[in-house]
Amino acid sequence: MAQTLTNKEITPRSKDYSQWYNDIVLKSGLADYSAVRGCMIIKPYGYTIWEKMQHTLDKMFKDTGHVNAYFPLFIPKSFFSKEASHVEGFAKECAVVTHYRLKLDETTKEIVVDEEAKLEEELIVRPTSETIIWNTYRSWIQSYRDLPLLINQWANVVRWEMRTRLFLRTAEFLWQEGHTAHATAEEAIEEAEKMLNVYADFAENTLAIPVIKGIKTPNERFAGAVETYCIEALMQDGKALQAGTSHFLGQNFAKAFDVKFANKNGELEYVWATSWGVSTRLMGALVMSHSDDLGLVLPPKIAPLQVVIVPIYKGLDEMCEIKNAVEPLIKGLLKNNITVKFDDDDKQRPGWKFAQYEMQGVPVRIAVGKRDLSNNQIEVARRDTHEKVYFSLDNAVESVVKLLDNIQKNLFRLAKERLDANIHKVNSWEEFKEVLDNKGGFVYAHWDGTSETELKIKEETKATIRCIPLDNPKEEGKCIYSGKPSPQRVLFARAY
RNA sequence: CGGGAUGUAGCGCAGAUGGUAGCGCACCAGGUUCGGGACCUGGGGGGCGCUGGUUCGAGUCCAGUCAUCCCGACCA
Repeated sequence: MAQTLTNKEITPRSKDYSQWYNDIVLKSGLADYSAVRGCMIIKPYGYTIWEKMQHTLDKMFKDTGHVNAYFPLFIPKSFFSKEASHVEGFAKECAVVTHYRLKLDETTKEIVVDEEAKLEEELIVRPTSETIIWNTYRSWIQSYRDLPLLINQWANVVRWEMRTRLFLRTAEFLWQEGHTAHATAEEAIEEAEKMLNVYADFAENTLAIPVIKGIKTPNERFAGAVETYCIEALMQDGKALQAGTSHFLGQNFAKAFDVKFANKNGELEYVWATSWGVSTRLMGALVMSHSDDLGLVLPPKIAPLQVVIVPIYKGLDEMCEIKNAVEPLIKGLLKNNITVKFDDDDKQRPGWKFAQYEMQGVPVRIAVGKRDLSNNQIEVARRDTHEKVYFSLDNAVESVVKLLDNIQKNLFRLAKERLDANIHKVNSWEEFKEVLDNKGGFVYAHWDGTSETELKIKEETKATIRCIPLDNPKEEGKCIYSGKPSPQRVLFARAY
């Protein structure tokens, strides 16, 4: 896709982080603002990355026994309100359909809502699908033989947020939501934890984003869940980002929608549930984790284009000569399932192309000119470190394959080091505030376990408890805020 | 919903004291170029978010309105 980028300067991260983020998203061609408030247009380049995420995740879901299905966009208001804490959690951000027809106003000649076409019952545009899915599951589940029911849905959802940000919080976003039903609590919990691990695996090994696995405090729990598991990532500005969640829903939705099954003894029991999801927010996490002041930086495993070859030539003859020389390299890379492009566009000059591909985050750029041919070499520039090296043409395929693997690992390593370096253990309230203001990142501190304390800390510092890490060691201590006894430290941070 | 800012060409912007729109990039044509965002020459394109005022005359002044962005409040 030919896409011309203009005004390519990116605001430096150090100057204005928000602006830097917006610049990367807009100028690398990932997304754009739309005419609709809080919604965004995902452009072809960005969508390709999302598709790669989808394909990888979808395979992981299928490998763990799940299948895909699709449920309606509209949810009757009555369904929505059946689970009390669920409706309470989402009520403030719902788009509601009230009418089904427009008409021409004869006096003003304007199209207006036809008041006569008012719906008997309003429809909620799904902010999440638990209710409509559990209403359906009632008729799908009768016996323990119908369980477990392991279904995933790829869909869009709408949450009418007050303030939006490209990818991180948009009014409409794309996601997948898994909804499973189980015969026992243990099995459901196991499922929730399994899917959390799938997410963590995906984030770390495909997106090269290190995450912390943990559980949410009751305060931060999903509306309607008994336990919320999450993966938390750290962005380059020191703010945390929730990258995925997996919920153990207990029997809350089964009870609300009367979903029972007959166990082996013929007794009726309520079903146990989970739900889990990741969204296009991961796109934002990807941008914020790796990119630099030259533009997007993509891990090879998710990059739509992994290798680009830019010929440097005078005249058609030279171009053909170069093309012939790199032909084996291209074929070899394709054989290794690496996406490669030979950019023979003679309307742009090499320097322009270099800048363009850097902006788009292409992991490896190869330049080949007459000088290289006479040395039987290629010039290879890696996007992550900006280093340039020369590879012999003879074993260029292996070298590039190895380099791509190297870049993937390096991006993860850098992000992991940044994460590890930004988990600050603190023992006093003063230190807590000082670290938040000057260093950012996660603050690992004692908390007395009460919602009151959690909320007060949030009020005073804007920091929330991101999670209680899954493998958190028990450690006696005193809450940094209240001074009351605390059995363990938890992770605080300011978050997106 | 508060605070700040901005709406002028596809994009980014300039247009003091009001006089009938301009610059850079992009685009089109031709030529020279091609190892880090090329250069020269010649072109095409907008009536200034919207609605009313004031005025002989309004991107420019006044009033209203809409939209967007940033910072808050809100938010798996």
